[in-house]
Amino acid sequence: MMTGIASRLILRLEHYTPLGAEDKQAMESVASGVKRFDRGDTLARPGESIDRIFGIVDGFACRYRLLPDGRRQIVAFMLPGDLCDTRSFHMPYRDHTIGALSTVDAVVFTRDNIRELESRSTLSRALNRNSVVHQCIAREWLVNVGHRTSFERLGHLLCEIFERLRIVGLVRDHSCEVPLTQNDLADTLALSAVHVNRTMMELRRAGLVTFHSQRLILHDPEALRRATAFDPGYLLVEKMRDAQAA
Amino acid sequence: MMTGIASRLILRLEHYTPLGAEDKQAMESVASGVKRFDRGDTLARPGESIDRIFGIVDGFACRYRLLPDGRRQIVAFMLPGDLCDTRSFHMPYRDHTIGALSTVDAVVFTRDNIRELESRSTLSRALNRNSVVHQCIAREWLVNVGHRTSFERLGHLLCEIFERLRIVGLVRDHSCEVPLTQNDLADTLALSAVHVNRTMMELRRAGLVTFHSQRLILHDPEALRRATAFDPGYLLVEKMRDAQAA
DNA sequence: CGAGCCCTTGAAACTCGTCAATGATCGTGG
DNA sequence: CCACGATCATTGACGAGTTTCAAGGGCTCG
Repeated sequence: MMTGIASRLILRLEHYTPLGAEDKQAMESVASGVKRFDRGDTLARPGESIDRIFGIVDGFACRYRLLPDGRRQIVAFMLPGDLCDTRSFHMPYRDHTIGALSTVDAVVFTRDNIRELESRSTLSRALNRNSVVHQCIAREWLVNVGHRTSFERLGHLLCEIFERLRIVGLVRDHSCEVPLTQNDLADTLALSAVHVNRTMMELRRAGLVTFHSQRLILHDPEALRRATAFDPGYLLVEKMRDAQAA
Repeated sequence: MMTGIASRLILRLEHYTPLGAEDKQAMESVASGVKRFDRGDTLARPGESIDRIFGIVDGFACRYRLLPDGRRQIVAFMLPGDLCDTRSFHMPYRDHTIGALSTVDAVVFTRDNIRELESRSTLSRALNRNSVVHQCIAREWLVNVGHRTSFERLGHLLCEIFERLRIVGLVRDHSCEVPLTQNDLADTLALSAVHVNRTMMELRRAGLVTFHSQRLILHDPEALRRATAFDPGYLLVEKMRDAQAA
């Protein structure tokens, strides 16, 4: 059942629209090879032209921008099952870096690969919705960094990660593997690593979160959601099924 | 020359790819009616299904999210010449509000309108690039809010507004009309209105910016760019022309 | 002329960043 | 097998940047 290389990507796309057997077949046949990267490796550099995009099979990657003073802002996570926005091909050059935050297994799609997939109307719809979800997440992150307290900010992000992993079957017993350092979280949330640490302990003391040796446990997901104003709606997991539309 | 309703939208799209006379004709014929909104009016509400998108002919609008405590985060500006991301049609429902920040004249495009325009390959490319630019801007905003000082943050945003207005011919003599209050800027930059005020005075005292009664003047745009680390690259104004690609 | 919105300014409180130092864990090579 | 260095988590003290509260002034519009 979960055998093919692209199975996790397929699992994800199926949350957006039901896929037929031929669609899945097309995904598998296009996703022929998996590339492995180590933590710290760069998958794509700014300035490069964009001739391929990635599907994350396993591990955590991210998009980030480096500032002149050396600090970095992570602008998006790429989690298992995530597929890059296919519209990236319309960028004349890349404006950010894609880096591996852990060991990462990624499938590479060329422009032609995607064209082929998009020729199937169902897959095309799924890919478009995938792009839209990434956009919604980006908006949510701006709200998060801009207007929430550090407590809400961190909790909210952990909820999001948890939910995104849950969708692709990587959560068991309120727990999942999250290979992020507190430094990574700091660069994401625009906080200092020290403050992420303190905030993490607040979450722990509140009995909401345990995060130790890459294992994230949400002891009471519902309570954490309430405490951090997390509404999973923006991940568009459920709503999609009802929606008609082209 | 600048007579048609859609001329400003066309001007903008031409920065992404050269348009033929027929393309422009198609834009004009589709953009038949202009709707006027007053400051404070809502153009679109969260929760609504998305059956139309807007092109801004005149005035400032924005996308924003309201938080439970009543604060708002503006997540995008819609300036004269701006066209909504056409991919919005793939969202099952809207996750944010679109509001008018000044008197706004907007053209409404239906799903069919856009399909018609996208049937022309050149226009389709221009619209895709338009979407990509909005994405780049969103990333830049996250960096701005996350990792820059208030001085850089405000200056950077003013640079962006200035540049975006320049592209559509609304800048003369280092000056343009910007109908934003300091409150609007605060909600955009995730600062308090008080601090925007103080920061604005810093910019003024530095001889870089004058902003009074909706008139923005950049006395030395180049110096302001240097001071605020503004690199207009992400607006993709120049690079687009060279790029081939589908 | 008053109401309302916007800009401005000051003072006090607080969140968060920086600096610095200590442990804990882990992989590696001697 | 242990020592070492590297990376990561943790903690305390202090200071800088920002928010909040409060109040006053200018402007426009009815």
